[in-house]
Amino acid sequence: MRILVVEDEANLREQLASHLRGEGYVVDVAVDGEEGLYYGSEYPVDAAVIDLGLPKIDGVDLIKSLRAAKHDFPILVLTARSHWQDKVGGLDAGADDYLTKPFQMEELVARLNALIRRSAGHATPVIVCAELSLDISRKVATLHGNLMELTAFEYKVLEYLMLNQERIVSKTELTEHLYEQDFDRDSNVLEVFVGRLRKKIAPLNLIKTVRGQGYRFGAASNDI
Amino acid sequence: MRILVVEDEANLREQLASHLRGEGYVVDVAVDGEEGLYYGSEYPVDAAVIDLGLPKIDGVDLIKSLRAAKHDFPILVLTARSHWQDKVGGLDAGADDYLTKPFQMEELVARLNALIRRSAGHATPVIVCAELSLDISRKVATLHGNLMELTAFEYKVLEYLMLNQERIVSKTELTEHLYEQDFDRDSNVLEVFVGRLRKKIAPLNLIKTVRGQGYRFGAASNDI
DNA sequence: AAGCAACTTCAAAACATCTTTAAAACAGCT
DNA sequence: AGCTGTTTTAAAGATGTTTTGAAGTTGCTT
Repeated sequence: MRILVVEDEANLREQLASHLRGEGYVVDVAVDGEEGLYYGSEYPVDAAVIDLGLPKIDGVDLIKSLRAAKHDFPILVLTARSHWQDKVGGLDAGADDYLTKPFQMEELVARLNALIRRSAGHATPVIVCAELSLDISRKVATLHGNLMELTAFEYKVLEYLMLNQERIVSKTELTEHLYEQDFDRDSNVLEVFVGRLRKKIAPLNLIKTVRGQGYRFGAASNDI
Repeated sequence: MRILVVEDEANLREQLASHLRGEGYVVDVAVDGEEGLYYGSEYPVDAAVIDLGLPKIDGVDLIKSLRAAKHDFPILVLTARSHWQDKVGGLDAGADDYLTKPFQMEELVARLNALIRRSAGHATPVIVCAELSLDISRKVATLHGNLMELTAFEYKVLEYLMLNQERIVSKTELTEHLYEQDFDRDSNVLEVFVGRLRKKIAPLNLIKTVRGQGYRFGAASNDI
């Protein structure tokens, strides 16, 4: 999953980026509102963390611009405790959740997770499809009730497919959301991972390939 | 374990901090309620000791703010004997225990210990897992009924893992709770300690490593 | 059947974790 | 304070796992 972090203070920015990367996210970092607007428009981010006190373009204006440009990824705003009233402006501008500084990283990660999940249209943290279920908050999958042994990347691919089930997801889309942007575009890693996932969830045939377009996850027997 | 001490009187504050450090705790010190709220939100503290008579933000208000911000670590309040009625306000605000000044440091340590243990979900001071048991109040571990020879740090790591058994504990979490905050983030000390612990409790395989995530203590055979 | 897209397999590269060692820091003693 | 034994830490190399690149195979589609 791809997260945009917009934070002017270098210290917190680095902390956010490194912690989120540690959690397995792909992270784009912007130091001000202008850069934030650029990245938010250019890359397919899944969620954004935006500090409200920003130079050049204010956090609230950044959010308004992003929403005006029809970017509807979830936004979590950060506010200083002394300016807690700002959160209202942020939420009014189109943010989805807020956190007052200081905060703990686990809290931020938990909220981001929930935002991403809900924006994909899932109310609960457990997605079930046939005998396979995925617990987004715990980052584990169970098959027939038994925990699956998935590597970090296998999990990420499965999560993306299940969050977007019944929809065709192209290989390009997968790479954009799961890899940093300098990824070799004609690698076949994803095919390898899809192959491994299929083997692990066999005999269930939940990952269908739509030739020339991508993959579609789901139990539906006939094509869409 | 990480303790937050909020006390305005310099003398008592220093005494508390140095005594708790001597007991092996990591200690954050705040001189008033404002600082207390900041540290309580910023750092993953395991328990707090809060004096009720504080400048800026009153002790009771500090507790209310912490609880309002969903911080649920146990809180022990200190009250002057002449104001012993204050304890009611503290407990009502969300504190878990109280001590009237003056008090014995041993008493404070014993109560803190009990609070931390109970907040981790253990009603009794002895945690048993297979042939290994840990006596939190006496700070000793026994293996097959024999006392284990653990160094101070080996004990701390084992205690943290056992208090949080069956849950994945990341190396970051361990360092945050067992070291002062300026700890070198890419040191491998914890791996060394885990290795030593494993050797000492062999052949029991109670400390499992979850690649990319951390360690999980417990007897469960299959993953959580 | 040719051409292309996707699949499979395998081994190399990258990475995380573990082990070992020795130096540094510390605690207890005189 | 200085010595001594212990504990903690840093560093480097070994091990094991995951991810990636590459080559060959399969199988759809025209």
